[in-house]
Amino acid sequence: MAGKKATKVTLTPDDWVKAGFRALSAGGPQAIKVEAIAKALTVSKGSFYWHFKDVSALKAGMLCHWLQVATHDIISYVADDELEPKEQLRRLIDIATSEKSEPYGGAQAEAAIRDWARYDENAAATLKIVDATRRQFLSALFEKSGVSPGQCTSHANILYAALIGLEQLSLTGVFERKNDLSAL
Amino acid sequence: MAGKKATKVTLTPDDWVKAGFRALSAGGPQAIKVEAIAKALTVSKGSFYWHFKDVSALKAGMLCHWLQVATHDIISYVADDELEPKEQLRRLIDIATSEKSEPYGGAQAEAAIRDWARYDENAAATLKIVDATRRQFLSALFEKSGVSPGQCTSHANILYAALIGLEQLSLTGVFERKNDLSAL
DNA sequence: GCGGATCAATACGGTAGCGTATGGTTTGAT
DNA sequence: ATCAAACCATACGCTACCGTATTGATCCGC
Repeated sequence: MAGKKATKVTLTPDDWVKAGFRALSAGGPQAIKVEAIAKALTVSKGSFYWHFKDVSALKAGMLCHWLQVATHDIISYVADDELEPKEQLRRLIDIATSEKSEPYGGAQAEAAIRDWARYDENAAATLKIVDATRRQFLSALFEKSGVSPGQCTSHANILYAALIGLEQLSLTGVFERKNDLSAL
Repeated sequence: MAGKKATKVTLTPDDWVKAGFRALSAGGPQAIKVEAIAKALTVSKGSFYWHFKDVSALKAGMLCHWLQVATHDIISYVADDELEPKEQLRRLIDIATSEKSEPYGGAQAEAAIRDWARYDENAAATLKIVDATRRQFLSALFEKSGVSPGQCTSHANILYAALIGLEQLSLTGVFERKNDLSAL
């Protein structure tokens, strides 16, 4: 009868990181507030300051974690050498234009981090790495698809930009992200 | 010798709106703070509360103003009936991919408002109108360019998304926005 | 030059959020 | 059972920001 791990009794730093992402997605960077997140975890801030030195530490942890899931994890999922490059591209677009749910993922979190990066050096540095990695990956994929080397970067940039733009626009509920991107 | 209008002696609500946009561009939505803006204008907050009821009023004024410049003004500049539709498109892309400087304009402000809209109902409503207007305009331009009616919306969406994505990416200094968008 | 209206400075109370301090409760090893 | 470490609650001081209240300065009609 005992559930997998009924109502956890004690928290880990990772729990706080996840909760931090939920707050970030819902309320943006300025919603990363100790007391608010503590309340969401139904504990007090006393708990937080046991696991972290301060909010900066939590933010650093969040960025570190996101750096992983936003590059390595996603790419390793798509980069299946068994698949044709073109098929990999399609798969990537599918993922990017679908609501990749909790945690960390989702257009909400992505966009919020992009916000964050505009006013925070550390977030900016992390995002820069992520963007660069993903564009490189895209470019390589285009190259493997037979696009002439001189145009791979440009193609990758445009596609990536379009994906980001769609991500942004999808948040205001303007339209669904099922648009035909095969033109690229 | 007297300069055009040396060191203005008294402030107008519009001055506060402009200053608000500078703050918004530099520090994001959460940087719209009375005391900070007042300091930037080298006055005290006492001045602010003379011209505005509260910060909400300033924000409303900012959104109202932005609604104008972000739709009407820009479109009326591009929509020159003397020009070929394709030339209008090119002109629009030029504008969108160049640093349209102060005030209100600039990728900074645009992106900041996009942030803002994610956590504020009023900003979201304004942005929705702006996005819709611009996409309609784009779609119409495609139609006049000879694109088949069924594809105009899709084309407009993709181009608009790409422009927004480039806008976002240009902020992190990843690459310049001089990419060739003629593929669309 | 007087007096009201316009505009701004200063001082105040209130709230929210951070980080600390201190004490309480649970857990596990012996 | 006991003790120490791990974990959390509560209370506190501090700062930043909001909005108000009060007073001070400046301009203009007459």
